Amino acid sequence: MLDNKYDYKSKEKKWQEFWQENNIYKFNENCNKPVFSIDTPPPTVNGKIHIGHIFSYSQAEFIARFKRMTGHNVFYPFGFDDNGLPTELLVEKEKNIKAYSVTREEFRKMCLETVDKYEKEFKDLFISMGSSADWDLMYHTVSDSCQRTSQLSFIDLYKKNKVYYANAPALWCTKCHTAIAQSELESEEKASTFNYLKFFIENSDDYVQIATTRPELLCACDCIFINPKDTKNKHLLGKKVRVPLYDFYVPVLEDDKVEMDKGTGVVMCCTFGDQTDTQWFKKYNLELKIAIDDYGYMTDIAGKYKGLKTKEARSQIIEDLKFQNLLIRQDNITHQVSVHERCGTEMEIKLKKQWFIKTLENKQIWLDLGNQIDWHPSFMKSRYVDWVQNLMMDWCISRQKYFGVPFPVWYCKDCGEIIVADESILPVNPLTTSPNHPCPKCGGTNFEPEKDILDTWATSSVTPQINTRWNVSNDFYDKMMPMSLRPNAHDIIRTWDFYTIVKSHYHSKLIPWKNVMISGFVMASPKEKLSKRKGNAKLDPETLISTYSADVIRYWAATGSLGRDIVFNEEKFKIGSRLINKLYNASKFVWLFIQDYTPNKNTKLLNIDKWIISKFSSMQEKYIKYFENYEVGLAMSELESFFWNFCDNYIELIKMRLYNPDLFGNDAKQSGQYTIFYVLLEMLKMFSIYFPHITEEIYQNTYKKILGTISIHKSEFDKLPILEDKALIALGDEVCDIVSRVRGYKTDNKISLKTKLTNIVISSQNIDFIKSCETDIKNATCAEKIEYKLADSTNVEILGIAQED
RNA sequence: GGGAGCAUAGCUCAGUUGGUUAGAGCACUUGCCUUACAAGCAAGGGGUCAUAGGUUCGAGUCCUAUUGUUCCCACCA
Repeated sequence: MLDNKYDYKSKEKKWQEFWQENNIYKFNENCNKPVFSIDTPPPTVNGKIHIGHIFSYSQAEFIARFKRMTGHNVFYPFGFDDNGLPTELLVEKEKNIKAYSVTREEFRKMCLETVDKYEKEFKDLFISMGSSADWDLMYHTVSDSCQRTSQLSFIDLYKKNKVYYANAPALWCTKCHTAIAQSELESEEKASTFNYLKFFIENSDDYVQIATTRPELLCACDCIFINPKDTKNKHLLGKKVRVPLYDFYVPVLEDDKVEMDKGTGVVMCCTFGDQTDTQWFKKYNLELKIAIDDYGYMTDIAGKYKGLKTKEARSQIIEDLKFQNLLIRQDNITHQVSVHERCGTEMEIKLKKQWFIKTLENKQIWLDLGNQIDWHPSFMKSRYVDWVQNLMMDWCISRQKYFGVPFPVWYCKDCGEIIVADESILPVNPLTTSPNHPCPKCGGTNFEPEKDILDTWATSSVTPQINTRWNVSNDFYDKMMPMSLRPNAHDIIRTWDFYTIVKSHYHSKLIPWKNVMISGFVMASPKEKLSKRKGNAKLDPETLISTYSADVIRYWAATGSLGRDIVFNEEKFKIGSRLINKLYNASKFVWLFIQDYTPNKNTKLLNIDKWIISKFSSMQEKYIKYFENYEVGLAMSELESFFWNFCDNYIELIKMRLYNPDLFGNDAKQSGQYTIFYVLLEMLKMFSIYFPHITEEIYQNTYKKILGTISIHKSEFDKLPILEDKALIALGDEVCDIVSRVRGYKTDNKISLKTKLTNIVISSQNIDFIKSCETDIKNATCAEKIEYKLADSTNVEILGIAQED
């Protein structure tokens, strides 16, 4: 029997342990049910799990449970992304050190300790949320097996000529001192000044005005450009101009990339101020002049400004320009600046040897592959399409960092040949291991190891390959690819989704998954993201779980529409708590009447019982349809409103029949018993997706002894015998309307609902059906006598009220 | 500058391919301890569906424009 009150604090933990011990969610490799596989996002180990993670992961978890309940063999692994820059930054902060201040090995040890600690916390948290992931399938990206897969992926691309090593302009973060990829940039609005400078024309007292926000790059100026259509400045072509302060001369060239209405219509080209500069650098074979070093300080060519930070140099240069009367005017502006997403530092461009994966040459393929995947919601595909269309650079995967997957690469010291490791020795760290053969080109045996590590996305982009055992068990890989579903939030479409599509195509010419499910963000207020920096992320999951229970948090995670951001609102937790409480009480009530009941499928049903079953079937159909479109929230609200109707109308109508079979007959009782038995059972299964704990508690103490299945989470949805019947639904709804009118009469007249009515008259078009429910109507309204009138519209007249005692 | 989402009751949101009088929950008002549940039940008030046109017998729903708002991308001369 069920306890009088549900104590979530003890019960949730109890059932979590029960599921683990009994392998309730374990993937069964030898099962002929259709497989549904989920490429779960491995959370980045860079801090605590916040409520936004819980929101997003819960939505995917609902899908896993739904698929199990609808006959699928669910493959639901979980992983952690614990290598690369984000983890390094966490460790540096937590240990209060800099990675370069200790040896690589020491640092690596600290990283491993830290990620171990965090991963344990992460896993416990997801378990305490009732996650149904199969923890036997857990992976973490810094493990040997993941490193092997990641290095194999690199080698496969190398052999297929999809990755190249080149001295090419790459985005550079001076704070993290590493190359980064385009996808790691963020825009930030910054205040700046537009400085109008005098560039004197050679052998002339005349000058040309050039506006720039970055005067500190004057020393790296190669030339100035005008637009070929610019008649006003045409006369400058072929001449040279003097760079202010530095007094060297640069040529005037023309290029149609110059926008005549921007600034003065004349632009200086430096190596490198922006992306356009890199294009001109290549196109006109300009000289490389490096003004800023790897750490963001001015170099030798900056002359007296050498050693200053770029911003300090800028303000001093502006002062000097003013002093020398070379500054015409300054306009204050705000503009969007690209910064590194991890640290907010303004991006620079550096020319260095780096490894790149080819993405630009296959834009059309990426778009075609995007079209082969179903995006939920569909409009989120446009984020992917926009990203692919706007790609400017190949994917730079070299990181000048310490903790991550090493490149399986050496360079021959004698001839410079690139040596890629044999697959047999993977995973390999080239810093500690040498190639197992001499240089194939010159036979040399002296090697320079590649010190850089791979971009963390280079590894996380092979999670489908990790999950489906690519090059470990190729049978399994062939069977499981493409995976069924990739769930993630919209911020990583351009990274995780895009890169994974690129890799799967290059490796196997496959899309990685058939569906992508995109969840929204949790906002602190309509305009404010939850963020640790702003201190509004104090709603930590552990506190919420102990205050409200995991089931209630899951309820909250199910509110809202797929893909849309939601504003954190504690009201939802209260509503969820009420719903769960009601579900428990309703189950207790139902089981007052079915504990000694043996289900009999041949029970003859009364009309009102048929009505609620039909209404149930109609709701179930919508619920399933919503789930098939990944609309977990809309599915729940269908179920939720049906459930309240079931409690407040149906149970109220029939409860007297159940209490008093001596008055209303055993058949009437059995019809009710049959109905509540099956409708509650199916509702519990449907609720179990959102509330795995309380539904298990109810199931274990009630249905289990009859049905036998070890856990409610091992059951599947069943259809009830009466499918949706719109006419029947309308008739039953009319009965509810009649009862509601009588209740309204009592409320208006301020009398108790249990006050007896001596006589009421019901007008309706459907007298026959209503008469067939007379017993239930009398019980719900406390009417002693009912008269009927055939009429076009429904109405109830109250003719007599019994005197109260 | 390009793209996407959103705009429905005080608040949070439903509203399927156009089809009677636009729904729910919260909040609010009133009443009720009813043999599951007062963490409950019942009833009620509250909306020119952002604005302006258009298509249609009929528009919250479709089309066009506008406004507001959020997000993504580009813009760093």
